[in-house]
Amino acid sequence: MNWIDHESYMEIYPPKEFNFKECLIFLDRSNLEVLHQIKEGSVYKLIKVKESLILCKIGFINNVIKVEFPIGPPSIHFRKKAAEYIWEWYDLDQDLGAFYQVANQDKVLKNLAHKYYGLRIMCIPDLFEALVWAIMGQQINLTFAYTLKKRFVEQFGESLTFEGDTFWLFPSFEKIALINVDDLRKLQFTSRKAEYIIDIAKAMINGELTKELLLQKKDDQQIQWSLMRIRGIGPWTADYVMMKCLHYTSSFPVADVGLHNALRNLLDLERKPTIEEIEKYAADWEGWQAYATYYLWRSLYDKNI
DNA sequence: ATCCAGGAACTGT
DNA sequence: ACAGTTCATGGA
Repeated sequence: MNWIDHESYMEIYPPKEFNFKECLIFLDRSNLEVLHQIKEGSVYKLIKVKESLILCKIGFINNVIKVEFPIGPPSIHFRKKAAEYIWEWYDLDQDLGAFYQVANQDKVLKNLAHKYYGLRIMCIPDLFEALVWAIMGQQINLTFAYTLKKRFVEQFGESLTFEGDTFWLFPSFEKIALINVDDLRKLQFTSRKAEYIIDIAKAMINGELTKELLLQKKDDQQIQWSLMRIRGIGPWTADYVMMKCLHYTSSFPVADVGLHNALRNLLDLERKPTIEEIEKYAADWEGWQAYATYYLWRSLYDKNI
């Protein structure tokens, strides 16, 4: 992490290939999003370190990420944790130059890489949040997924209100481990998704399932296998979590409907491509399938193509 | 109305 | 192993 602490604010120095505005477009894709707010080019994000709530205002000036603390700066230890969170959130450890080398040789990715240069995967550093969000979104449209997330967060999450705006934290697994299926059925979760989510919360309470344990596995196959042993997690969810939480750039949610639609639009296909066809397009994406997928998702937000 | 949605488990063969 | 069915509801 490359940063400088100034006590009342922080500066984070991103790698060369970074476009804050492009990341904002992704963050701003749903007006039902409750885990951050965007105002005048800055992102407001509430995070929790130990028992402290830290409100961050994240802006971008002169190619530097500037982080301010509207409710006052926390101590240096917590500031560093906040900086680390933001570094991970924006996926700033990745060498996108390597991705662009791959993309520039590829028919499908070449234009996207140019058009969205500097876009990074907006990650979900918290494992529980990543898993729950993925499970919530299975087999429903994205708008409804956001509706479910909003209900879930506003029912079970902590919040902080500052100058009339309320900022929310994703619910903790400690809290969700104690609720029951009916609590989630009331929010229109299916019984199965409710079971999956509560079971995962319990597994995390027990310490059987942690981000650290997953990252200790010897390779990505082992991680994927560990995830897929959990009820409610299939190939798509495992890949999604590896991409958005564990920073595996080679993870590839190949069954993703958004990916299919993006390819159909981009290549002007009559129908959605089959898995086999997608694997042909992806033959040269080795190592960067997650970024390829993400850039294709991004293309779905340009209606005018 | 009708089809499909950022899938996965379950059931039957 | 593999295909078909069910979950459950909202969006377009």
